[in-house]
Amino acid sequence: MATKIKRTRKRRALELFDSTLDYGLLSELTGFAIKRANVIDFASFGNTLDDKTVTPLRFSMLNLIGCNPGLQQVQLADALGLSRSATTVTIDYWDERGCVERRSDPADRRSYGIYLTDEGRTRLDRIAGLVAAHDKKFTENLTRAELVELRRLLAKLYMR
Amino acid sequence: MATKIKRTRKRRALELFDSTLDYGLLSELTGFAIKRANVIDFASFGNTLDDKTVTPLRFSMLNLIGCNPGLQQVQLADALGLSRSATTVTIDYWDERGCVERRSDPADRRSYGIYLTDEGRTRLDRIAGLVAAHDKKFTENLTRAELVELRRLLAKLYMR
DNA sequence: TATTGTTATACTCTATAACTATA
DNA sequence: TATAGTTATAGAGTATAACAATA
Repeated sequence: MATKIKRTRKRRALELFDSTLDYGLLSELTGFAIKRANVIDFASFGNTLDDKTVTPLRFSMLNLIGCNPGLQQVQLADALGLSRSATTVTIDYWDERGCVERRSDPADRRSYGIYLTDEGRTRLDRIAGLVAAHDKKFTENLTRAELVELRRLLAKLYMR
Repeated sequence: MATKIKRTRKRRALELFDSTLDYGLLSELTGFAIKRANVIDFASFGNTLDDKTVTPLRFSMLNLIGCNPGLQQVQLADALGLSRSATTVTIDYWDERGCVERRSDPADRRSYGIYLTDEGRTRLDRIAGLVAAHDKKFTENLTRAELVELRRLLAKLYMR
């Protein structure tokens, strides 16, 4: 009997460009090649964690809070390139799960300092281990030297 | 007087990592570096076109239809890594604007062949020119050799 | 007046599931 | 039974605008 292959998101991502179609301009765009790498990375990110609601963005936020305790929400927004409202909902996500807390700042009562709770620290440490392993797997086809070169070239794209 | 700088999406994207914050694990992740490049690319994509509703995904779809007239929706879905439902709504977008048409396939009345209209061809040609220029600008900091190398390294990430 | 944060609202992207028509 | 396409629904990501509290 023919095996039924489930068309998961990851499978779809990997099959991109596997066909015999003409991609025209798309195949020449570096932006599209980067997007494609990003799609593959994010698709397998989900399989790394048991809780599918922990997305790359949410992880990034928790990680940043863990590394820089006490930042204001505007600072977190700037650091991740988010609007204030997007930042609010992302922090809400972790707040609702008891992983971060908003402490009022007595010196400026408009703002809060954002801190990890003990629960948040435990969660972050666990997730970070899985994410690091995921990224290692993602880049396993590249040698150490190639990886360094890739990072250098990507960095040149940001320079303005 | 101090100039008020509007915090556009593109500006936010470019400022990522400009701060003195500790990004911890994030700064070591190749996946994050790729995401960042992708964010910058997409943020400026919007500024390239006057019609902000023409997104990278929608452009990709129109381009693919233009290069491969008569494909079924399932084939377009596979080619872009989309679910059938996501494909439907993306084609709907162009259909509503008179740029593509669904022609019933007499040989298999469940499916359609998707084709560009004259209007779609005109639009595609115009947009493609802008997108090509956008990608050239995006990669302007890299030499020709560096660009080739970047594409080679990205391709290694997809290999499985 | 300007800034911090929240809420309301909206649009894009994307999926799964249920459904219709057809194979 | 399986496949092509649509529709309903939902969650994630993201923005702008309006608002309250505070500076």
